Amino acid sequence: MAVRRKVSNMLALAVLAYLTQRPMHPYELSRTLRDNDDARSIKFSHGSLYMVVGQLAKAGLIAEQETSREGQRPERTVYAITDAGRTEFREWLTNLLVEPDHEYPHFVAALSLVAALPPDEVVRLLGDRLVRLAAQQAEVQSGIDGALAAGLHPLFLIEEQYRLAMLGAETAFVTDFIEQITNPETGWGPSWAEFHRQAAANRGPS
Amino acid sequence: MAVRRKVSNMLALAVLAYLTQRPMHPYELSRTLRDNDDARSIKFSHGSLYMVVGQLAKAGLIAEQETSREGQRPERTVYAITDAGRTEFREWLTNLLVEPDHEYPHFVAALSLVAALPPDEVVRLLGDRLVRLAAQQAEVQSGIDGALAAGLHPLFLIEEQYRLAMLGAETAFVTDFIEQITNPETGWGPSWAEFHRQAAANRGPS
DNA sequence: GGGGTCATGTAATAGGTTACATGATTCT
DNA sequence: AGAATCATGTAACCTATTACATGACCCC
Repeated sequence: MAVRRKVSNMLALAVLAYLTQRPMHPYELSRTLRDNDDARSIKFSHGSLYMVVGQLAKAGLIAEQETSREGQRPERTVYAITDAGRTEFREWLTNLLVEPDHEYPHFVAALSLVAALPPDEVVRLLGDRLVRLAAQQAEVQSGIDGALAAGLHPLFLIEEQYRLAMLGAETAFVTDFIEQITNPETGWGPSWAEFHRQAAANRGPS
Repeated sequence: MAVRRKVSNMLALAVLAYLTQRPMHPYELSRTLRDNDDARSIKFSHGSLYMVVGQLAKAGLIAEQETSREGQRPERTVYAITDAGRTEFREWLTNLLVEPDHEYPHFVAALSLVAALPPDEVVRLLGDRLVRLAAQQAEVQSGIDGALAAGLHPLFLIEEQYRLAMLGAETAFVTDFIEQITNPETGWGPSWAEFHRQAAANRGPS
């Protein structure tokens, strides 16, 4: 069921979305993306945009419409979405909304190897993380508040709400994890520390 | 503060972790990774492992220790972690635990463009997502239960607990979002649908 | 003794990021 | 008039995924 798309970069999805509204040239896309702060949700750089536009054109999802020249500026190539592109866009977006896909956040990787550090240090580090999580939440929240105050419809901030929800959940998880380690009755701290000493000993004394 | 690492692929972190225990050759690493089900947390394929090992070696974080031959099998190159590697490993893992980094999940990208679909369809799709989220939660939970029953210490399942927490939070978020759209008093449905018709009209009738 | 899968890699290709280039405006 | 920034892209370089190779063991 996990369809293999000709162009899989999320930036391509955004490009299709904007070209659905009207034809644009790459720089205009770049500008629009920046203005809408899309970089918060979709990783992109100036360079990757041209790459993606090239890929989309090759795949027939967008087509070169005209090259115009304005003043002494370099030529600009305007692209329009094709019917195939429209179809691909709807199907792709639909699919992303329906299917939760397995991803690989850095924190998950770190957690899977966390036993390599001694428990007291981990507790300290996680405490530090809690502080930063709180800071991020505050920042996202204030971004939301600002945009709402400026009159933006909350629908266009839904991805920030999602972020906020995830930050909250992670905060709860980390708090919980710390408790698991440090609980005086049932905490993993002691056995973990023991296991850790063993491993260090196996590697030979430093 | 976001340090630029010589090798940034998470797979390299896992390699360093395992080589901290003892020297191994690439295939053995590959096998160990598979046995520990690390692929659930760290994306990797046979090919990328060799690449990463090459990068680590070039960066001086691991070093070729010997090449041995056993029976008629091809030669195997055994790698050992270096002091620089040990330092890098601790520092890197530490940093990952402390700093929540801004990532780009696919669902966030989809949410940021969701206004391009009509609200009733979005409600349908999100309902579908809820079903799949529940299925994934059940699957993760049963994996955890199985491993615990087999005697694994819960510390080594912490990343699965995290996943579970995130799936739960996403479920809550999606449920909430559906409610935001469909609430008969305050729902965004009508205004969204209206806005959507406008946009479609602007593109000209199909 | 022939067909899978294990073991062990290398090479070709595609995908993405960074650096480079260059004329046009705009600001001081 | 020189400095900064906008506008517009190309090219070089890394990274990562896929495909290709090939001998050994294991099962029927």
